[in-house]
Amino acid sequence: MARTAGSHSDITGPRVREAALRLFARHGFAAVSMRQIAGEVGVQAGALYNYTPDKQSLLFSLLKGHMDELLAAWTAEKSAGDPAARLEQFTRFHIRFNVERPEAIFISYMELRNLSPENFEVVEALRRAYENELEAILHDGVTAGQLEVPDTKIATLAVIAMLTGVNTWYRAGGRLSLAEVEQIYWDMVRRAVGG
Amino acid sequence: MARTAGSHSDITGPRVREAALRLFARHGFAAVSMRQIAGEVGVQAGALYNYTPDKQSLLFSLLKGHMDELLAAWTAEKSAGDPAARLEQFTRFHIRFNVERPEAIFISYMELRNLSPENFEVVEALRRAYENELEAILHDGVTAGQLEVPDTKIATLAVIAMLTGVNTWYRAGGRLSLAEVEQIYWDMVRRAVGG
DNA sequence: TTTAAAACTGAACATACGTTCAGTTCAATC
DNA sequence: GATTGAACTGAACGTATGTTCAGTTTTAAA
Repeated sequence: MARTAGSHSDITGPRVREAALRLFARHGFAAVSMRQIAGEVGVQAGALYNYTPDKQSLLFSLLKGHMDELLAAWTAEKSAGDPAARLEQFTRFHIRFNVERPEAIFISYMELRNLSPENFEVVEALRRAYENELEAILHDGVTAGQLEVPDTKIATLAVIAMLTGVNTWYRAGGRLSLAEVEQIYWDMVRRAVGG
Repeated sequence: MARTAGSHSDITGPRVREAALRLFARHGFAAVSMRQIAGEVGVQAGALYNYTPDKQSLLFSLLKGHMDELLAAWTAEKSAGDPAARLEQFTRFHIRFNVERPEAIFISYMELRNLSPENFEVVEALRRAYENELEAILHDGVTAGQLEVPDTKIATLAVIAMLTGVNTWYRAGGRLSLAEVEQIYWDMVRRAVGG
C-alpha cells in the first residue's frame, strides 16, 4: 500500500524550521506570524500545521534541537587530558560553534521567555548541563593547582558570557580571522582563571 | 487662567513608563499590548496616547532614557588617575549599575531590533560612546605599560559582555553580596587584561 | 492506471491588535 | 462656585492574528 504517497515533508519540514529560525532571530518570536513563515517557504499558513502542532511547539523544537546539537557536538569533540588543555578546547569549541550559528544562538538567549514553563524547564536543564561541562573543567583545574578561581560557578558564567559575546560583533570576512579571534579570547580566558 | 487644570500627567506618565519597562522585559515588546500596559496603570488604552505618540516611540524613549542615564552616571562617577584604578572603577560601576536595573538592561539588549532604523542609530551611538569609555581606559593602560591587551576593541567587548552577564544570575539576597561579586569580577577582569 | 495517503489550498473562525476620537470627568485657577 | 483645559473613557475603525477544516492536488506504490 501507499505508505508514503504524496510525501515530501522531508523537504518542506526543514524549510519551515529554517524560515522560522531566521525570522524569529530577526524580528522576535511574537513579532513573526505563521503567515510570514509560510510565505518564506512558499506555502499557505495552514500547511505549517503538518509540521508543528502550534507556533509555541515550533519555537520549542528549534531551541531544544539547538541545545541537543550543542551538547552532542561538545561530547563528540571533548577529550580527556589536563584541565588547561581542556579549557582551551572548550573555549575554541564554544566560539566556533556559536559563530557558525548566530541565529540559533540568538533565539536561544532571547526567546526563552516565550516558552511555556514546562518547555522552559527542558531547555534550561540542557543549558545547565552545558555549563556544568565548563565548571567541571575549572574545578579540575583548581584541584590540580593549574587554575586559580575563587568561585567556579561564577567563573563558568563569566567565561561563557564573555565567549558568547563574540556573536555580537564577529562577522566572517571581517578584520580578524576566526583563528585570531579564538587565540585572543583564549589568552583572555586563560589569564582570567589564573592559568 | 487654568494652565494646568486637571493635570496629573506627572503621576501617570512615569507609571506608564514603569509598566511598559516591566512588561517589555518580561514578555518582549511585540508580545505586550497597549491594553496590557494600560491595565497595569489602571487606565484605558486610549489614555496612553497622552504620553506617547505610539508604541514604537515608547520603546525608543525607554531605551534612549536608559542609555542617557548610564552615560550620565558614569560621567558623574569617573575620575582621572592611573588606568588600573580607572578600570577597577569602571568594572564596579558597570556591575552595580546593571544589577540595579535588570529590566532596563534586558530590553536594551533584546529590543534593539524592534526600533526603527533611525531610532536604532541613536541608541547604538550611545552604546558605542559607552564602550569607548572602557576602550580609552584599556588603551591608556597599554600605553602606560600597566595592561597587556592584544586588541583593545575586542577586549572592550569581551569585558563588557562578561560584566553584563552578571545580570543573568545575580539576585539580591543570594549566596554572594554585591561587594563579593564586584571583587570576584574585578579579579577576573584585571587578570584577563594582564593587569 | 488505479488508488490512497500525504500535502496543500483557501476560506473561515473568533479574537486581538494599535490607534483615533467625540464625549465625559476631574482638578487647579479665578 | 464657576470656568477651563488636561486627563480619561468607551466605543469604534480596519487590520491582523493563530488555528481549523472540507475539499483539492500531488505523489508514489500497487
